[in-house]
Amino acid sequence: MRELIDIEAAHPELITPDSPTQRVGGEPSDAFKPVRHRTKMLSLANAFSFGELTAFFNRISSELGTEKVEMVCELKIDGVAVALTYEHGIYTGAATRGDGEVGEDITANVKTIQSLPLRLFLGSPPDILEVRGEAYLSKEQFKQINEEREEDGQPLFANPRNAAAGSLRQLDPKVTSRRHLGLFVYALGYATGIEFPDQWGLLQYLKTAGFKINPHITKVGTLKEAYSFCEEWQEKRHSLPFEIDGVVIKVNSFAQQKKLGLTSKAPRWAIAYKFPAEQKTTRLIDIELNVGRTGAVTPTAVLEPVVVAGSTVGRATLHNEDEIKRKDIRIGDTVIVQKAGDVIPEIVAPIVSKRDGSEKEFVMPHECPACGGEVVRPEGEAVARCVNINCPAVIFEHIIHFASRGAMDIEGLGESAARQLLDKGIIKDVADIYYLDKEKLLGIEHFADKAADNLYNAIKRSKERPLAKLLFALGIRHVGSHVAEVLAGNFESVEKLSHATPEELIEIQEVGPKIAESIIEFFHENRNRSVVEKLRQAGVKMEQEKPGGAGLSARSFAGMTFVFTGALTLFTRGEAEGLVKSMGGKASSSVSKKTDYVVVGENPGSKYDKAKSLGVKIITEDDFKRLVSG
DNA sequence: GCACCTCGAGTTCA
DNA sequence: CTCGAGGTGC
Repeated sequence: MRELIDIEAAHPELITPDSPTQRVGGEPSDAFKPVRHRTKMLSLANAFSFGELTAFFNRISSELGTEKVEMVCELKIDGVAVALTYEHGIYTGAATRGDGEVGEDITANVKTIQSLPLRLFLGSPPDILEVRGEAYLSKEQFKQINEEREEDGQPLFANPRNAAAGSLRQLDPKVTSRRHLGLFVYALGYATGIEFPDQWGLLQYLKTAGFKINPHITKVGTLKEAYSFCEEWQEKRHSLPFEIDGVVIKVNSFAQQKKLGLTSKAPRWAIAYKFPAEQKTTRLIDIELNVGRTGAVTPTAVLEPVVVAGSTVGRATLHNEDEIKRKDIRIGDTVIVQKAGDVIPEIVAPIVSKRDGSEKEFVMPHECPACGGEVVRPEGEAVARCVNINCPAVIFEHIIHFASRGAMDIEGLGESAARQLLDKGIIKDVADIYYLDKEKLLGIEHFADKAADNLYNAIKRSKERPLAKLLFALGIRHVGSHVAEVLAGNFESVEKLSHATPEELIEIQEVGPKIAESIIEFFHENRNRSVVEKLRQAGVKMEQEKPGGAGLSARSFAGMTFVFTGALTLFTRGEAEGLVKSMGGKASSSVSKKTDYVVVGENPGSKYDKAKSLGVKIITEDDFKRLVSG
């Protein structure tokens, strides 16, 4: 490997990027760097029954105004979604799905996949082509890898998908190469200068271009045919050399797809029919209670450990008291367990016939399991909560939330550190975090010189987090990350927000009476006010600078007109237009000279061209988001 | 008033 | 991923 790179460095002209000797190599330093997808990588809505499939079909046919909807059925390979980029027909990059917007760079590892074309068989390839597909391991390879791992005493992979994911996360592409991953492509992420009539046509094009597409695809014209395909493969799945977990059904015509549109999570023109999950039975030994940061008391089932879908399950959430009643789950029951989405364990139902009478019904206690305080379940609500504002469990969870990544992002302040700081009485609330010095930090177990330094610096850095993060971190009920962003877009400081009236708050898009009340109540509470004051004293930034100069003011779009075009991914169209209105601007549907900004989403239409010809400012959705949130 | 989306909050295991 | 709940549009 070293030598290969050295040769390349010495004689770059001798090596073309698609040379067969170049499967293993690349820039290790780029590995796993974040990569922004050109268009969001969505997931799919699921159907678990014929009924749900029917509901999907009814919805699309009513929205399209016809029962005649041609659909494409494809097997749903149980692997890892990847995005592949080709520039002028040459493979230049690959990324994982990540959160859909930003994935990780796995260019070097994907390059080792033998069936990946390094150069496309196209006369005039598009300047940029991004295709999406599934990297997977055959059942055979999976077995072999696990056998080797067993011999080496390494932990086994639970299933081919985990093994495939693990293989793509290798720092050394040579390891990935030895795993012999397969690859099927099935979708277009982005392409310059080409258009297709439908999914079927796209698949044929991808095949011609040199990609592997899964051979088991079919075009159908009715719901019944689609369902037959699902049933057929549910039966035959075991005869395939790779694992599948369902069938994907897509509306074939791209014109119809466009008409149906997207939600922020998934296209509305496709659905994944999922085969029934693997189920096991085990005994429910006990029901434990957890107290969350809002005081919510959540019952969790403690199970006799059992292997389900490749991993051992020992606990499963039961959500709330009603859920337990509805399913009639009792302590001591034999229960059926499965994994929702193959990840989160779930109790499906008890096996009533196995009862011997010793089972006990669950009763939500009136006393908090953590502090003994009162547990109250308000009329009409599902969740029971500990109402003691001094409950140590609530305070602990609150601190964890405050320091978490989406909030103040204090690296090093995890469960163990928080627990010790609280137990030793060094901190009592989140504001005390900012009064810690190195000496106090050294008192924490496992915190030597360096760790204490790191944490101290992380705390210092967190004082500069944007207003939205701080508002989220405060833990105001009903104010999650999203609402916090909205609030930060409407108020320039904590101070201003704390003086807002209910009327002012309800004016804001996406803030209704409940959220307004919760905010008012939060700032009414003395203890909260003093925490905020302590944070301010410590130097935590409580306001945000307005974007200055010629740019827009984050507070006001007064007199400005916005037009949205293309599919938005960060907001729904309604939200985006609502935000503009709530900030005093106008959202219009057609572009004119008077339009101030055209915000382009995915696959922008003619409005984009018009804006260009009129010289109207064109901004991306990200730019728009920054404008809105300051 | 209802249906539909989102969001919030809690959660599992490796 | 789940459920429950808040907000919005018809």
